[in-house]
Amino acid sequence: MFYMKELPNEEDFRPLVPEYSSLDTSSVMLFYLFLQVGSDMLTAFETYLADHGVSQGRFIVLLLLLRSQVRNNGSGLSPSELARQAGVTRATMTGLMKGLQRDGLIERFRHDGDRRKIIVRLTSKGKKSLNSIFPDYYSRIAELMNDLEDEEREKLSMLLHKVKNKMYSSKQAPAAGAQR
Amino acid sequence: MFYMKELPNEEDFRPLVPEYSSLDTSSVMLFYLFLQVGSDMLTAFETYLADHGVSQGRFIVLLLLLRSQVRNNGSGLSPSELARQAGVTRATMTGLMKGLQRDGLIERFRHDGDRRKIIVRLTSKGKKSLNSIFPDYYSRIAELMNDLEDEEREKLSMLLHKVKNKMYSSKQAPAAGAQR
DNA sequence: CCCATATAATTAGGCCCCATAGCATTTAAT
DNA sequence: ATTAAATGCTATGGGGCCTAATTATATGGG
Repeated sequence: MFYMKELPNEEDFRPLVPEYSSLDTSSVMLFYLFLQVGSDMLTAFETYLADHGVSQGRFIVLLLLLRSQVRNNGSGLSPSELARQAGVTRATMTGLMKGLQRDGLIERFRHDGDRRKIIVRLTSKGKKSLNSIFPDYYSRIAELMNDLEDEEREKLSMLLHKVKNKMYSSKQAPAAGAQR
Repeated sequence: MFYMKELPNEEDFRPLVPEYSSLDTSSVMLFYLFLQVGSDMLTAFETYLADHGVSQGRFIVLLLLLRSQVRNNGSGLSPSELARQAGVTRATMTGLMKGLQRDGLIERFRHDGDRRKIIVRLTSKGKKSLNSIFPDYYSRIAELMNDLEDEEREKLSMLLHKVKNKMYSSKQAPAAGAQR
């Protein structure tokens, strides 16, 4: 998380400006605001998910499995593939799956063709879990964005993409999370 | 973090739309995009900070101490106050300070008036550490926002505030991180 | 003046997420 | 056949957080 409840204001930066030539106050304030809103959003949804017995990490895995099911008619995914799509290492994925399997939300099967592989699938309990989460989850998200007009949503999306592209192309500040 | 390398597209949601009346595809896609960009930004800066020997959490503490120094002429802050400003529990703050003190970046003194209290201050090593981080840190942030015109920055800031306000006022999805 | 209550800081114990390194198994490539 | 690559797993460790309990210290009402 980011956390810093009171964001710094322009005055806080003023004494630093003469000292650091690279300091662009408006950039930094925007950056902090961005991170704060993102963190708070994430924390809020993490709290919500925790009430339903899943962590963010686990929720992502469930989402990925559901998506694969919808896309490929329930063929399931391998742990490697899940790790790749989630942007974590295979070892981390093993840990996540361990918990999910213990709680009965996923199942693991041997792959027929390639015996190194495992096939992971949602159990019916896993699907039920998602089903119990979704309605309220989606409704909260819709509520959150409710004050934005269609035009504003497009603008926001465009601006986010602009920052995103900058991040991925920059050699200065490579996004580690995006390059794994 | 958020991670989900490939964001879902409109097609992924299509089969869910008839099932969940609360699902507003454009909201959810915007939400995910937001979290993805925020997470990647955070991860990138976390990586950068780690190269300088501090974690996000520690960096925030150092920033708060520096700010207090600039604002109040070096009077320092108590752990409670730091915890409040950082949005974590006092116990968590104790842990953060433990590491920071071990590495010589902060000092702890007894408060004269109230002997329950501790006063935390940056050491000169702590200041030096920040000084070594800042130039490149600020320059990366400036670089990141470089593609945004002044007008776009204002727009983005406005939109972020809009979402932020919605979050804090909503009873549906309270931002736990913002209410500690 | 004393006690109940509140506040401050810390410790202990625990969970989750995540990473690296190393290993066994299996498959693929030359 | 031998080497290289991929897959999944375990072990180990760190960071960040939390709750609950503990120890000081302060404060206000009776």
